[in-house]
This record gives sequence, structure tokens and C-alpha cells, in this order.
Amino acid sequence: MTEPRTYAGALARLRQSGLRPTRQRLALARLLFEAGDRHVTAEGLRGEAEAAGVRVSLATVYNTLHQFTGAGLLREVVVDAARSYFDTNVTDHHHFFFERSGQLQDIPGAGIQVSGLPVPPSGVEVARVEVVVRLRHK
Amino acid sequence: MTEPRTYAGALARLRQSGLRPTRQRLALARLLFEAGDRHVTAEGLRGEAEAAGVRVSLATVYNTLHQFTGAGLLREVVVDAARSYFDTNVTDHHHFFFERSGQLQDIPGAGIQVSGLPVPPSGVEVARVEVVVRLRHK
DNA sequence: AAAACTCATTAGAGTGATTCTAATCTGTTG
DNA sequence: CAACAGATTAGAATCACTCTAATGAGTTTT
Repeated sequence: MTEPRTYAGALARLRQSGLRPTRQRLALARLLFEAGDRHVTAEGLRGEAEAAGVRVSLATVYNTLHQFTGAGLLREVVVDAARSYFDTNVTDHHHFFFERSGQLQDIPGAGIQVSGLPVPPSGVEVARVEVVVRLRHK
Repeated sequence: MTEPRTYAGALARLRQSGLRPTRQRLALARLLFEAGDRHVTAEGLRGEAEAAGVRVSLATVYNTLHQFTGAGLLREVVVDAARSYFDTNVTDHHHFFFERSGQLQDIPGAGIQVSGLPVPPSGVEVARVEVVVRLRHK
């Protein structure tokens, strides 16, 4: 049973993760989780918060993104050396990356099969398999 | 017909790419291409050049890595937000990434099959499909 | 409901990788 | 070898991100 995408839902998410429901975290949680699957950058989310009339420092945005990631509410996606993206979709899936615009788009997990993976060296285990389809303008 | 991994080879590579064979570019080309498939960072390559007695500024290392990448001699691999890796293997293949150590290791292209890719949106084409298998310690 | 406690937020400084600048040097060409 | 175009360089600048240490705000206790 997943949380509803509401204020109450945001509150419950925080409580379940052992994070105090502060003004900033609630506001960021609502921006992140009430609008469906999203890919945000720290600066972008900060801008949205400002636009929504919530005063949040950039440090807090970074803290919050990392805390949410640690709690499994977000997933970090590394596709661009210039900045980090955080994905609200934490289910198994992959990404299109539009190099021109820097936009990310989900590819449903069911849509892609990766076969023939070699056995990882001993002592390590697979944390995740990430597929990025890089797109450029024709 | 690929270039031999020799001084003459490095020179020919540069010529073919329309890059002047300067001392620095030749030295970096030899470090990169005479030792088989490699994954280097700018700082790492700079260190190797110093160790080999070649004076090269960090700016030149960056310039050169990007020029080589533009010429198709290298491929940039984005797996770590902290730094960029450049891969001397420009054939079709994928990577293991050891999160603990920051090491990259090739997975031969033949070893992995990605199926079920959705058709990319109109107006764009697939530049590359990248698979990264993230590994962590057990 | 105030005190007390713990954890969160913040401004601003700090960091580390990368890029820029503008001055100097070096292949290349005539 | 003169002269030009392009390359290299030190150091400053930038950019995303992190750290610090001081202030603020949920929470729990009285």
C-alpha cells in the first residue's frame, strides 16, 4: 500500500522514514511526490520552492534530497557530469536522457530486458543495473 | 584497420584527427593508447605524465581529453558525480563500476544484450545505450 | 505551556573538479 | 627563417556541492 500523494501522505512518508516533519521537508516532499514521477535537480527544486513561497536554503535542499534518498523515497541518477538528478520513481526502471535539453524520462522497467550479464567479481554484489539511452537531435 | 599502439601509431592517430602532433598530445596519446584498454581521469593522467617526466598543465590534459573524445579516440563515461572518466575502448561495450574504489571495468559488448527498448520520441535518435552495473562490497 | 532536549535550518565560507583568460610558445607553411 | 595559426600555460574564475557553527523549531518532560 503506497502513500497517497497528499499533504497527509507527505507527512506519513516522513514519519515512516523517521524524519521530523519540518516545514521545509514537508514542502519539498509535497513538491516532489504530489505531481507524479519527477526528475529534479537541487537548483530546480529550490526554484520551485521559492516560487511556491517557501523559503528554503540550498543547503537544506541538498540535505533533504540526500535524506530522502537514504530513506528510499528518492533515487539518484548519474547521467550528466554537470549535475545530479533525483528521481521520485524508485521502482525498477531505466532512462532516456535528452542530451540537448538535459531532460530525463523514464522507460518503464518492464520495457527493457538486460541479458548476458557476466558474473560479478567475487567479494562484490550487484547494487543496481542502470540503462541510459542517450538521445540527440537528428 | 586500427592503428598500432606505438609512437608512430600515436602520431598517425593525431594526424588522422587533424590534431597537431605536439609534445604534450603525443605524450598523452602514448600513455593512453600503448597500454591496452584504460579508464582514466584527468588528474590521474596528469599524474602519469608527470611520472613519465612530461610537463603538462592540467588545462592541457582537459583540452586533450576533450579533443580526443571529439575525434572519436576516447569515450567519456559518466558514472560518478565527482569526476569524469575517459575510456580508451571506443567499441560497443558496457561497464562494471566499483562504488567503493571508484574503479571502472569493461564488460565486453557481446556479453550483454539489451532488448525491449522503446522507440525514441520523434525528432531524436539514439546516440548510445549505456549499461552500468554498480557493484558494492558484500 | 514553559523548560529542556534534540535535531533541523541557515548564511556564508570552503572544496574540488573543471573551465576560462590572456600571455607566451611552437608546429607548420611559404 | 619569417610569420601565422593554433597550442600550452599559470592562475583566476566558476559551478555544483559540502561544511561549519550559530540560530531556530519539533518534541518530550515537567
